[in-house]
Amino acid sequence: MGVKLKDIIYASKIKIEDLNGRIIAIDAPNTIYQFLSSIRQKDGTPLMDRKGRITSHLSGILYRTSAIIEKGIKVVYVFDGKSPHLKMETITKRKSVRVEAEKKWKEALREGEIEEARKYAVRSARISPEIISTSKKLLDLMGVPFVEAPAEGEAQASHIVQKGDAWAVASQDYDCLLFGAPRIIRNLAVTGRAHELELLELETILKKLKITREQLVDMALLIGTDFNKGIKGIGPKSALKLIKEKGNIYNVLEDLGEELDEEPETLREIFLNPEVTDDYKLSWKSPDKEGIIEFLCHEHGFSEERVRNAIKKMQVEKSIQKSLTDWF
DNA sequence: CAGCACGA
DNA sequence: TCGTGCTGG
Repeated sequence: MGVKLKDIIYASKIKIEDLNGRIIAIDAPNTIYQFLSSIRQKDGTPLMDRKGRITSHLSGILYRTSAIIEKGIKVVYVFDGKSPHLKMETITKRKSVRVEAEKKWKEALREGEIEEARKYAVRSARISPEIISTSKKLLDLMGVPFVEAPAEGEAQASHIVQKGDAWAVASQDYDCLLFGAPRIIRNLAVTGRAHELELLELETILKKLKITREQLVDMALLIGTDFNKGIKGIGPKSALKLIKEKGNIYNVLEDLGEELDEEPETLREIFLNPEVTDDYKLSWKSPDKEGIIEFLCHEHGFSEERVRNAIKKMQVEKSIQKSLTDWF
């Protein structure tokens, strides 16, 4: 879920065309999770192949990525490595929420309550190792690079943008701001039916709030993150007020007579000095057309016509260049 | 979520 | 040509 900063964060609306020619680092777990939650039937059943293996993520990755590429945008997917120990509590909690949701989903299905069923199905979505490995396999076949983070994917994606190897991170979460990503794109989609694309710029946000990145991290720790609980009753607005008044989290905690469940300095380090790597290279290849057909259509039962159309979109850049060359 | 067919 | 609603796997 990430830190709840929505209420105080300034975002500007952009168009997908504004990203033409740019490189976007996609927060892979975040995006795959959304595909798994939303690409479902009305009763919440995910897309599955003949053998009952989930394919929602493959559908999402193929169609969205090809549509993005068609817009002249280059993408790199960034996956998680090991989770920091302090995240264990969050992970355990999420698991129990999923298990509970799955029970209620099955229950609603038995009762024939379709809408209720879907609601719980969405909450039961889980990224299994198979989902990760099949996602990576598809990206390889598509010629789209991916980076495996040593730890948090969001930290690595933010690092890639900070280095200038990508223009922005695409994620729904605000955590990348804490990790120092200069730009975040929210709602990255091509046929934006529900939400418009949002651009979050770290510098602009800090200027507007009149705080430093360190203070933003301190605010997040008061509100609560994936790595700590935060102080009960403190949301984004009071966190901002308190940090601006007192300057840093130590003064705020002293003033309130409260403590965090971990040393603030340990928690700060997770965001301000995260474990990342420079050991990656980004190269885009042309899609392995027959490989994709074999994998998606023969192995997982996708429609060959639809898949071929998607592959065509990925080759559009070349065909435009080619036709221009032919013309001149 | 995105593709696609269909109707305004 | 665009919006809407069903289907995909």
